[in-house]
Amino acid sequence: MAKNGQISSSVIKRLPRYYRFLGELMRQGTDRISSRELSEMMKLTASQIRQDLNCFGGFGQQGYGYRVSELHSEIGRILGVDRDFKTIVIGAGNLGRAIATHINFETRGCDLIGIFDKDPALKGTSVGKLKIMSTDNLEQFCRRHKPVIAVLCIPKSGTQEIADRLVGLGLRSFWNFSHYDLSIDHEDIIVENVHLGDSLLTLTYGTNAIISE
Amino acid sequence: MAKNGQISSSVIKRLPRYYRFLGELMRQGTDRISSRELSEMMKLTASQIRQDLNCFGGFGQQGYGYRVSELHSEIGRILGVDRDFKTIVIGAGNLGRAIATHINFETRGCDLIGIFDKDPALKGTSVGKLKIMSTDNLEQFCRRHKPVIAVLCIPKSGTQEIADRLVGLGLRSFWNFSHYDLSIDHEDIIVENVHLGDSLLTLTYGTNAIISE
DNA sequence: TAGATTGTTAATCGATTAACAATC
DNA sequence: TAGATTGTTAATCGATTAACAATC
Repeated sequence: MAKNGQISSSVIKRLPRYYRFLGELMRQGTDRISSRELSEMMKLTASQIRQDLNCFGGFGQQGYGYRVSELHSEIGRILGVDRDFKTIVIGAGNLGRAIATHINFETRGCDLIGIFDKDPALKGTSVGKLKIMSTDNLEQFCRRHKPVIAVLCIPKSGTQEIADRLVGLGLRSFWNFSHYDLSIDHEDIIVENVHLGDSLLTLTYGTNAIISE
Repeated sequence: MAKNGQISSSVIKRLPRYYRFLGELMRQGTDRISSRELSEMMKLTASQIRQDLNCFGGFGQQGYGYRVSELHSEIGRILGVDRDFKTIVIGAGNLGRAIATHINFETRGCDLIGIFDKDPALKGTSVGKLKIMSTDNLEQFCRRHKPVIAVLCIPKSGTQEIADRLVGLGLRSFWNFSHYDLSIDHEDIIVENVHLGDSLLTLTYGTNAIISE
């Protein structure tokens, strides 16, 4: 099947969550699961699960359900967890260091190979197994190691500039934590903006509502 | 106007972004803006902007547009940026410390009053102006200071338990960074899950697509 | 075979966009 | 007044849910 007629981003954003739940089921030793059972665990409709999965192919078996391990590895493959994309972090402040550590220990799909900061004072400081490098060395490093993903943990003001520079160096994907809406008008460049400030304001909005009542 | 007939979460999630852009316009000294101009800046439709804003009241003026500073402060008020909700961070690992620092310096709407970790070795270590406390002291601390928002930066396994404990202590809002889908079946409790791992997998999915081409 | 559950089409629902009358 | 732009209603689009025939 595998209809590649553009999967909607609503579907894609649900895939990692499927992947997590299926991983949990595997750890519990569950072999098979029906869309109904999974829908109860995940608080979705069974219909939605079947629709979502069928965007990528018929992973289930009528009358039986889905094989947990098979579905888990299929979704993993779709998400690229086995790809180990070479990744660099730009900005070694609190957040940059935390995210770098996080990528090293907790994620799949990425291989962290470098962390950079423009502050010369940080140069040589360790973050896990890596030593912080100066952003002056980006050109040299990227030509040599060809990273694909850049994680931006830098202030708003420098973001667009460094992103453009990185595009020039062959970087293709940006995980952007800066307080800036990065959008790159190149083809074949993708950006995932994470706005922690926005997320927190969403929470204070809701808090406002329940507290004022 | 102020129709409180439940604003959709699609609208609410756009508010912080409006707030950011309006703040930027203020800094640039712009007095008025039309929905069309703003739509070009933000890459939205003018129609959507007018619809969104009208959920909360008529902030504009026909034939003129919107007064930037007025709209900025109205949205800020709606989001609760002036509320200074007392906030605690649970978990003082890399991420917990980074988020704690972030809340202190970069956000409004929250006042960070405590950071906790269950590891006794961390007790007394400083994070900004705060000293890390033991989670054993949560009860005492919360009865005394009555925090409203809890930021969870702890492993998956302990999350539900500590969240339930915090609900018992009067906490009402949870900003959850743990690798766990927190959902609390109480009324008047709100949860904002931030799944960094999911966000990164969304990026590797896209990276997969552009790299394989 | 009968029962279960998928894959898939059709119906519904909600969100976005377009259109335009109201009005500054 | 004429021009501009909002507030708001109507039309469109996309995503979710329901239904059911296919099939294991």
